[in-house]
Amino acid sequence: MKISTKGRYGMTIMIELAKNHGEGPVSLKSIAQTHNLSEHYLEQLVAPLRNAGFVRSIRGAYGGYVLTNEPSKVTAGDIIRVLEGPIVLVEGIEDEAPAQRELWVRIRDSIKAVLDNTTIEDLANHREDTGISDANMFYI
Amino acid sequence: MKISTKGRYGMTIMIELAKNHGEGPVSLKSIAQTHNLSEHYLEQLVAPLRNAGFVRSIRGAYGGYVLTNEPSKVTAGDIIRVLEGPIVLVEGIEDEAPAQRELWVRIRDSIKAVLDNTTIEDLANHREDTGISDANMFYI
DNA sequence: AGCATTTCTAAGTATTTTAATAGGCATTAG
DNA sequence: CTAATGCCTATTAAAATACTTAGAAATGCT
Repeated sequence: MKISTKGRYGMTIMIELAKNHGEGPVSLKSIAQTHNLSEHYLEQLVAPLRNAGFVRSIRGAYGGYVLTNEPSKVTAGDIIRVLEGPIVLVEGIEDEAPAQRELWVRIRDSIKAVLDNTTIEDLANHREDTGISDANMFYI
Repeated sequence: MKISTKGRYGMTIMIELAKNHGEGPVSLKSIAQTHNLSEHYLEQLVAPLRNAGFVRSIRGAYGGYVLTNEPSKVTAGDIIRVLEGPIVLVEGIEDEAPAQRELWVRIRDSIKAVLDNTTIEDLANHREDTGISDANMFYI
């Protein structure tokens, strides 16, 4: 159970755009360089975001991407759903025993709550934290 | 972002054992038949559960598996972690920008809370629900 | 003792997903 | 005109998933 690079790099793009909101377009090249990612790969990820209307592109030299909407109006869920597809925690959940279904529903609801209540403005404004040092802290 | 059949079928096994707790061993064959799954595949999934000490096996005719501990002492997290591996929501999270890390941490915490607060006793005792008909309800 | 039942172990395989890479066309600022 | 950028399509290597196949080992029942 993982979030793939699609969702992750997509979030990276959107947070960068949120940070530069109102200050002109940001190129994928600059984002790729800052985060040490493949520009070509980011192109593929930004396409669904554009098709979904979350970003607008400005072509040509000194072009790039800008957010269509205010960062406070865009949730992490909007982005993750577009990039990871409509998230099915469990394939064929309707065939499962009600006992088990209960668990998936609980997990689904908790993830949903986080995704829909976290905006990219929240994330873009996030201050440096104290630095979590324990590697195990990243495991569920 | 999905829970694979490993975690799902593993939960199926454990809930069945919880339902039959104190009433002798349950064979994988019976579980496979009840839930229309491959017995051979279940064998592979039950091995890690045995190695982790969550179930005890009784070999030979009329054998099967029994829970090692009380169903109220076994959480969904115990099972999912053994079968899906220690869950890393995001690979290399420590390399990510703090802004983004914040999101993964929030999601991780919410999933963790559900997994660690749901026991297989809870699930085994779950009563038939009213039946959710909307297929979209299963998407996050 | 012998047989059916069941666990245990290892190997193989088709399919899908992931995470890119490659190559090139289209558009636009300076 | 040219460099910088977005846009589009195809290909691919590696890994994960979801099994299947084959058979050995243990045990209860008759």
